[in-house]
Amino acid sequence: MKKEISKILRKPLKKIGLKLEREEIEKYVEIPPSPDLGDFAFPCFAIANRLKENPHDIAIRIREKIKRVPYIFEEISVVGPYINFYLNRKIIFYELLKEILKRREKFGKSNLGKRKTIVVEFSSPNIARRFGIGHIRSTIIGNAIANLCKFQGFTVKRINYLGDWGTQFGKLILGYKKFGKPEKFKKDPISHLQEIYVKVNKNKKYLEEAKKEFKKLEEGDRENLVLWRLFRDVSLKEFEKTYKLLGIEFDEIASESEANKLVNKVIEELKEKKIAKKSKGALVVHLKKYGLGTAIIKKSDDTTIYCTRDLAEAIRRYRKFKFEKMIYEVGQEQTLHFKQLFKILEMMGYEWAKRCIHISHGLYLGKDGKKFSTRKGKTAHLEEIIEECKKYAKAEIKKRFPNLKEEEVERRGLKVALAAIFYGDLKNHRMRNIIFDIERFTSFDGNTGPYILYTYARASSILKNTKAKTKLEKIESLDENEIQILKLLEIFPERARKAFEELDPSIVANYVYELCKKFNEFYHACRVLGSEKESLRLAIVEAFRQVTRNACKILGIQLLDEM
RNA sequence: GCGCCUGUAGCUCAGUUGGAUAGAGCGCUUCCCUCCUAUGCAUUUGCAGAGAGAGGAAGAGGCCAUAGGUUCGAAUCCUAUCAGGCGCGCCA
Repeated sequence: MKKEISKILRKPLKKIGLKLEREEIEKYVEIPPSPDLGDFAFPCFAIANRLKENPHDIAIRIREKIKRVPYIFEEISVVGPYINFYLNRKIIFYELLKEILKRREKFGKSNLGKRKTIVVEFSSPNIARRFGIGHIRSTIIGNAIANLCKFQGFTVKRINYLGDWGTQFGKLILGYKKFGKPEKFKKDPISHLQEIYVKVNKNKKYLEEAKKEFKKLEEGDRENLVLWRLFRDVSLKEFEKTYKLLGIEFDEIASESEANKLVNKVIEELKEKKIAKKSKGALVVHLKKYGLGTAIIKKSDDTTIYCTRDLAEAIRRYRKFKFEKMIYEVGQEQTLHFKQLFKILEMMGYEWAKRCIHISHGLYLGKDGKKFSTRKGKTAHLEEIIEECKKYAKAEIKKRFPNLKEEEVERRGLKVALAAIFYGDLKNHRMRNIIFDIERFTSFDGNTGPYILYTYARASSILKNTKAKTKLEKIESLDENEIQILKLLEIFPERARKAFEELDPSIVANYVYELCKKFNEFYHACRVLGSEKESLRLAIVEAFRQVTRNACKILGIQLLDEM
């Protein structure tokens, strides 16, 4: 629509002595704060500056120069310094509904990224640990970001980069040798490993020993390798279950251990290009002149470190995917690490280093506003969180459907719980710290996941209660509530695009909420079935469901036809 | 100490990239509704509908952390200060 406006304005602007590109005109176009000021507005402040003239007079002069008002607009008028555009809604919205119902799940998509690849690394848990609260955010946000890219037509490669190498495995191996109990391990391997890990961390004197175990592992010690592989295998099995539960898939499972096989070449290259230097027994890259401190490539005991592995892995990925962009969705505590990583790649002469982006996020905080503690071994784990959300959700469902079969309560409860968690996270801008309040997340009213599911189910139940097929006819009249929801439906593609540009899923999340709110107002005010305007309203309900589905698919939220 | 991120209603968060009167939700007060659920009558479509649940509307609630600046115009940009989070050489 903004395109149409720029088309209309271009000539009149030229006539009053200002040549502007269409894109620039579009940039100025905005949506007025109140509907009686029109659907779109062009403010004349900016150009008033250039023309050195009063913005109101300019607005009037431009309006006079617009000879023919195209049929999609009902009126174009001047209010103060603004030129306000009023849409011919009957025509516009008829076309809109037609488009949504025709394009279905494609509505809102673009082909911006045709034949271009974006690599998204996210989730990246550490093996031998339970899926902790820290990795949930990366998983949820990363998944949504990958979906945003896909929605714009990019080929997306989702990579889960496992933390399965490094000193911590020296700790685990040491701990297992010291305190490991095979029976306990067999019963619940991950919990046992977790227990061991905590024990080793408690005592500082174990650190040196653990480093030795890691060195042995890296040198190929049989016993240590066997243990490591065992830990890795049990972890992977656990993770698979988790991702299945969450409904999240990857194109590639990469890992630090695999990357580690490629590090020697990278180290050689760094030495050859005189980027890495010896310092205090370690091999480092000095980055102080860029304000990035020092990056360690190899420790003084000659073992590798994550920075080296990440360098090797990045190079491997570029060779394989020739990506347009690579996005790392990793917590903000690693910001410096990624800055170093990209800088070193740049110093090595890889021009694509500029196309690597680190997207970070804040932390989950407890209800008291303090960080969830991980050191004490009291981390909140994903399964526990899901279980607890499910408890709330199931109680709500049972209250409403006392006769529902237990397994159906279970199925719906899980979906509601997941929606609560996903939405509770994604509605916030990713950089914010989030207070993880399960009660708030699972509430059926307010800005929550369950509210979205509920509204969708409500819309679905209207369609369920009728045999009438939605068939669209020319629009005779429009009520305020209909206009409001249609206006929102119209801007979905725009919002999706913006969310992609800013790599910010919260834009989509808040959009869905707004849409659901408008739908509930519509539902309340406009009877659908049996009304004179049944066909139009059914089409609106159908279009609402479609757009909600499209948006929720981006967010990774699964909907329910019945709550 | 230095660097990055954040600061908007009591609480949780939006704010169209510098524009018209700063918006939602929770909680509080006052109303309204039924094409979701439960119920009764009839029993293929229907009719009624208490309490409850869910939904909607209105009201109250603000020195946009503080102080300066930039300009026609600032929650938005710049500077300083304050508060919180994260990081700053052998963890990832």
